[in-house]
Amino acid sequence: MSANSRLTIAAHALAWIGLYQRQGHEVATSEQIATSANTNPVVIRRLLGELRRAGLVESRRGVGAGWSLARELESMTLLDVYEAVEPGPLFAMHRTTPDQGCVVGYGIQPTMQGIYEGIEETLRHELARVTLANILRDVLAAPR
Amino acid sequence: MSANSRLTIAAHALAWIGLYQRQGHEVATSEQIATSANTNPVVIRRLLGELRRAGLVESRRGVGAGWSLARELESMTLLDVYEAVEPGPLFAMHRTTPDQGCVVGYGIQPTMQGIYEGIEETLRHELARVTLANILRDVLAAPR
DNA sequence: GCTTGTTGCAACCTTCACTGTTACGACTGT
DNA sequence: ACAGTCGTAACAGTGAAGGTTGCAACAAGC
Repeated sequence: MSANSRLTIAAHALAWIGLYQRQGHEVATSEQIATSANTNPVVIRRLLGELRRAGLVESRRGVGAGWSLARELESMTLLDVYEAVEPGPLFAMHRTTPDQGCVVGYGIQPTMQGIYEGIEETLRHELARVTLANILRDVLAAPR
Repeated sequence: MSANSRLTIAAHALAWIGLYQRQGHEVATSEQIATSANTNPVVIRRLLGELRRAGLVESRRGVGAGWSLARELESMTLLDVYEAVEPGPLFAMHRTTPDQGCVVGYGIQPTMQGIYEGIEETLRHELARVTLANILRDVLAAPR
């Protein structure tokens, strides 16, 4: 499983914006977030763009522009973020259709499909249990 | 999440070998399995090689060579297969270390690490509930 | 209206994992 | 000795993701 870090970076960005706003600032720039996450501002803008489409953040343009939360961190779960940035299923089927003349080739896809759906449902349930406010709290509680 | 099909193909191969053995055959060849899965025999041999390292199958060489189950399908779970063919974690951290001078950059990795570990534990629990015998039964029960 | 700082987005490169393919040596039953 | 199959290396193709550059669009302040 080629693990990707999109969910991690998205959570990082949201926690950063949330903390920055708690400190009294209106908006955060992709430049600031990119510095904290040690990556490129464009990568952050691409990710935040997906979060904006999902209604989690808003952006302003022009001078003094930047990003702000569209909802409270308390009402945002990891599942919201996951759905915003991870489109595909966790496990894939065969890349080419298996031999439909073979009993196993014929029945394997519906069987695995059913199993995978159950597992993804459990995964979503787990993700929904964690709010971004939980994450920010734990981040701030990290021992120095 | 770039979904991959390794788990699906591995389950397919095991179900195929299991059924073939139930029909009275000693060993199955990578060629036969590859035909059913509509892929290349080398791909199957590579995957089964990983399953052999995990103690799930055995292979014989020479004339009349091929693959056989090392354990009953009833005692094999999807978790066994998952661990054999999927080495890495489900979610990754940042590719480069975040800014340790930033509160969020400092605390985000241990925080996410903890969350991900809990989620993976749940995933493993779900995978362990499904045996390969369950899968073969469902495959054979697929309506024509 | 001009300047300035920031987003929005396209284009392209690099990296990486996986799949697919070819080739060939190693092994073993007949 | 032969033939069939595994074991494995080597390499190309594919696709996703991250990184980078460049520039148009936009809006606040002067």
